[in-house]
Amino acid sequence: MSNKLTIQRIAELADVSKATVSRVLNEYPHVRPEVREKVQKVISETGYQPNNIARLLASDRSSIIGLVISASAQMVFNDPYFPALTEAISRGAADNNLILSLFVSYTEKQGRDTLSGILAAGLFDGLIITADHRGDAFISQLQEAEIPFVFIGRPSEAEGINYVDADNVKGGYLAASHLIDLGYRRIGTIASDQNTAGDDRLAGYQSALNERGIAIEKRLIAFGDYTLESGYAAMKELIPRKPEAVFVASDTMSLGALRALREAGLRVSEDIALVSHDDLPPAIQADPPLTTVRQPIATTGQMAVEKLAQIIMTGKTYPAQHIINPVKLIVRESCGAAQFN
Amino acid sequence: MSNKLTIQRIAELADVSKATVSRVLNEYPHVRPEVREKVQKVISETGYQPNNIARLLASDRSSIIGLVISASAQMVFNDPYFPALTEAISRGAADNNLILSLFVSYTEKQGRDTLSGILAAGLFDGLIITADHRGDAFISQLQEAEIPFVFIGRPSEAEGINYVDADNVKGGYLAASHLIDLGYRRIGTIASDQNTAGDDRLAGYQSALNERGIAIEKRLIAFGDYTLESGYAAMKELIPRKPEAVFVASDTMSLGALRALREAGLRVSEDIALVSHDDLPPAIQADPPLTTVRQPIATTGQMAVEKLAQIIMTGKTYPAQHIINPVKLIVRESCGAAQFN
DNA sequence: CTCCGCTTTGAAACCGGTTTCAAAAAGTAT
DNA sequence: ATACTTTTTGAAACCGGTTTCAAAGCGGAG
Repeated sequence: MSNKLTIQRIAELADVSKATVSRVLNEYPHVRPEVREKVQKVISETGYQPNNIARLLASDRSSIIGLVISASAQMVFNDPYFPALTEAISRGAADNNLILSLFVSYTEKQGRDTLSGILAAGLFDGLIITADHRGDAFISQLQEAEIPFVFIGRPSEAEGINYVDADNVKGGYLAASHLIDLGYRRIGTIASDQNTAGDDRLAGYQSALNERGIAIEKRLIAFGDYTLESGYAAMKELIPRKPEAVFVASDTMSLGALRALREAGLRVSEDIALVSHDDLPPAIQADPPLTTVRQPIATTGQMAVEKLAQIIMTGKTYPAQHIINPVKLIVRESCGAAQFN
Repeated sequence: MSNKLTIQRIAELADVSKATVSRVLNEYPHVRPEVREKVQKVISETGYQPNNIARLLASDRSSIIGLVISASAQMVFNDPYFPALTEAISRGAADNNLILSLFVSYTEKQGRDTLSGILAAGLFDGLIITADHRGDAFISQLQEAEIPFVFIGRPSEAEGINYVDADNVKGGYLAASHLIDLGYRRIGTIASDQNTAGDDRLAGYQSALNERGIAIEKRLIAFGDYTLESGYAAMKELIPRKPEAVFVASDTMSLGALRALREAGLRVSEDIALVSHDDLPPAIQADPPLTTVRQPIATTGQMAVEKLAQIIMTGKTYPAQHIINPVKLIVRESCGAAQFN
């Protein structure tokens, strides 16, 4: 039954012109109700489905969007963040009747090539780009190509760019404030300078300490790259400096940090408190379960798709919108809150 | 710079016909070398890129393939297997100059709808389908649509179907044999009946026991669904039955199993041995690091794309090929091998 | 009954390529 | 030089839709 039903054939069967069938298909006005019905009947009886390719050649719209993930292989593999995000975007695309294409690149050069290919293909109605510091390099290329795009995560040059992000500053602030509230004063952090999310979380941490009159000790700030291993290394660096508590900027790094603490014979919660960030599955699966800042990844993905869809439909990129999703502290056991009960 | 360049324009600039430009673009024969060069010069000077949409309308080929993941949300979210696979396929697609589109569905109905949409769109040159028992329902639909497709994982009805899989029987066999070699006799397993991979791993486990004359005790076989929670529950069920060793059919379930053992106060390796399956990041990150059967996910993904590309190119679906990738036992600490040194 | 304006409709152009086919050019054998 | 192949080339058809535009149909006003 892979029969060649074309709009022409439908037109003949319904005894109207191609143009009229097209009008019915696209729910355009100026078709008499009875004619519309007649055509629709033929369509449903034959099970006709218009050929998308032809449709988009003629209409210059593909309903395909691309998701460009550019991050180190380490991150994409090991951090559940990207899978969760991808999944959310995939769902959002389906909800908006868009087809999602996926591009993963590991190096800046690879990313550039990928992007060139994408743009050259001229196949996509729009793009969603995940922002790390490398992603920024794409912006001018994207703007030149005049293709609608939305960033996930704030790019370092955010002027005039549409993006969706979590409230990372607030995240760092909530985490640190919580630790201060619990009575800790020597509070370290494992931050990251891989992207603006890391910068922001660190800034939030610092502002919380400032607000409460706690001096910021550079020696209590270590950096990782969102991998478990880097969390492990960073915590090893921190342990000799004897922090009472640590804010770790991602759950995956927390897993590494936990291991370092375990090896050092330190009991999490009793000997040292830990607050994490993200609230991905590992947070609850960890031992002890992590007190962590929940980041609404699903919402972020959905909103990115919706914003993109909106830009595509309206053609309006400006004014650029910055959508910041709220975060929330989830108290579990790693912060030692329990022992104060 | 938002290109107004068409093949027509290039033809004019090079002073030849559209047809000749098309021949040059597609590296077809029957163009004099000098003419070819002249056209190529114009192309590179202008930076012309052919419009893919038009190209594919005319040639009936899109270079887009779809990846259909149908699994419970639990699995897609929490098991690194799918991210790893997706990543590998994405890479394979890029290597083969194919664009990859991603579809995730959680229920059978959703999957059906998704697939109908995909097939109706008529946009895809081929599909890669991940097989769980639900995926099987798609097969007839796919065959009717006459679209090239390759399964990842053996579908229950594999007759005439192209698929790529890991040698799961061998995986179960290696794991159980290793435990037997170490001297254990009361060997349980946490299996899964979610897909044929689970069936096969269980079969391998059973054949190893049979081969060594060890009776199979039904009470030592528990089932999970590849989630951490199900691994936890299954191990809780097994503990009272006092197995000396357990083969857990996935790393994610092993994580749950480890937790159950920890809560029961049992030391892994000393009090009870554990061999896992997959060798995903959690295996090495677990405490203790897991002895596990390595499954070549990257290779599997790549081969699936290659097989699909080949079917698309040649148009030959038959004879159906069953590609079984080898697995390998990775000995770490959870199996207690260390204590025998 | 005629005129005017609005809605409905179909023919044809168009999107930007590929492919077919016949003519032109080049090559080869006689 | 002629006849016959083979290669190279361009004009035109085609892929299957959308969109434009002018003509046809219709209702209400004069």
